[in-house]
Amino acid sequence: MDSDFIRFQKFIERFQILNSDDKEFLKSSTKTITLSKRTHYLESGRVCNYVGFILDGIMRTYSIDNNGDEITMYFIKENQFAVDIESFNSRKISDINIQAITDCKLIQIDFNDFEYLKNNISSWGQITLEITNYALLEKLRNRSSLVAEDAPTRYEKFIQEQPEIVQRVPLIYIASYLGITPQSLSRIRKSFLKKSVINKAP
Amino acid sequence: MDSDFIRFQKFIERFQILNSDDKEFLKSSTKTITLSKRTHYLESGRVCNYVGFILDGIMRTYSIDNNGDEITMYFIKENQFAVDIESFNSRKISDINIQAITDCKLIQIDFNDFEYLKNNISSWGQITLEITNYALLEKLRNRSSLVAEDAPTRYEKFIQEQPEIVQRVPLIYIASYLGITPQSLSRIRKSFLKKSVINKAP
DNA sequence: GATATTTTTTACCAAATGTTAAGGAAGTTT
DNA sequence: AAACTTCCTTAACATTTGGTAAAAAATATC
Repeated sequence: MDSDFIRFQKFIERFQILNSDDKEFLKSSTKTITLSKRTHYLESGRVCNYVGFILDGIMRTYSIDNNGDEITMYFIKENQFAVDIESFNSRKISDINIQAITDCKLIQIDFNDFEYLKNNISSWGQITLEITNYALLEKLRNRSSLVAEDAPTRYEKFIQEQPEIVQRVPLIYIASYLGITPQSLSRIRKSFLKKSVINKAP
Repeated sequence: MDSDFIRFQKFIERFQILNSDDKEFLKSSTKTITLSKRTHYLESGRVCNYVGFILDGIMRTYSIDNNGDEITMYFIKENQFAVDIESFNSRKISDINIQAITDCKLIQIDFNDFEYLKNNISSWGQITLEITNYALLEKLRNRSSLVAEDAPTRYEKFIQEQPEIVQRVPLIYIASYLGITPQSLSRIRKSFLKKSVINKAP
């Protein structure tokens, strides 16, 4: 659909204005795809060949630790990118997984088209660098503040910083992001509930 | 000293070649400074007005949590940058602190000179973006892998990923980075010692 | 609508980590 | 050299979190 591309274009233009030829060209290089809940967009062990711009839905990136447990690294949602930048740029196999948590709609550019864009849109390199930067800063900001707190504080901060995610994502993934078991998170939520009941009492 | 600048220049040229005018210009915009152990390079509540390139020494960035405790976000060492990018770019006050852990020597550019460089070296924007990107990816990679593990595993991974830091930084800062108390870290180190003794027995 | 599947909650016990307190080693300053 | 910081370790006890198991609740699938 045309409006899909327009949303993507608007995002891009926050960083740099493209001329109409560039826009046409960019448009012809993208396609819209859908992913249903719980399916994978990227699996570790493969090279990341696509950049996906999320139009609708929430995804997560996760890796597998030495015990075989999944570790959710971060959540991505509308107007963010689904890609393993390091694998995409270096052409090496990825060690992360990207999975749709809800049904998702993405705009996608594959690696070859992306190279073509680099060579044919003079500001493309600059645009993508700025976008990458922006995304990395966002992720780092969210992450660093979490490590050293205890679990209830991590959860509280997460609610403040990413309230939308809490509403839209199953708790098991949030627990995995916070580095605790779903059982622990359930316990923490229960104790929060009690507190808020006490606070709201007359 | 001249060799100070040359080390900085070599780092820069990994990203983009500068012509000799640009180099001269860059050189005239930098100065070398020293910081003694435990002094602050940036304090929260102030705008970050400098970019420092570390020639010698190790620094850390930390923030203060709601309990008033320090949380070490990451360590930076030789060939890395001491700067709060967000504050430097946006000119807003910073909420992080940057502190020398060992005695440090830095090459420094102030904000005005940096703007001047942007306007007078055509590739400067590109260079700084690439450097920022590189640094952010490194930090994010180190961080995400730590959150969900238990403390002994976090310490083990830290030793593998940043062995130099372990040698050169007091344990209290490492504990703060790993999100545990110095007492816990001491306990963990002790149990590691026992293990390695057992493993090395005939 | 009945049946799977996924997600959330509860409970009990074990293990890990924090808290508090204190002492000693190593390095700095006076 | 003495006094002062800073850093590291140890210990006892309290608290938090994990592991295991199971059931209830919510969703998805047929």
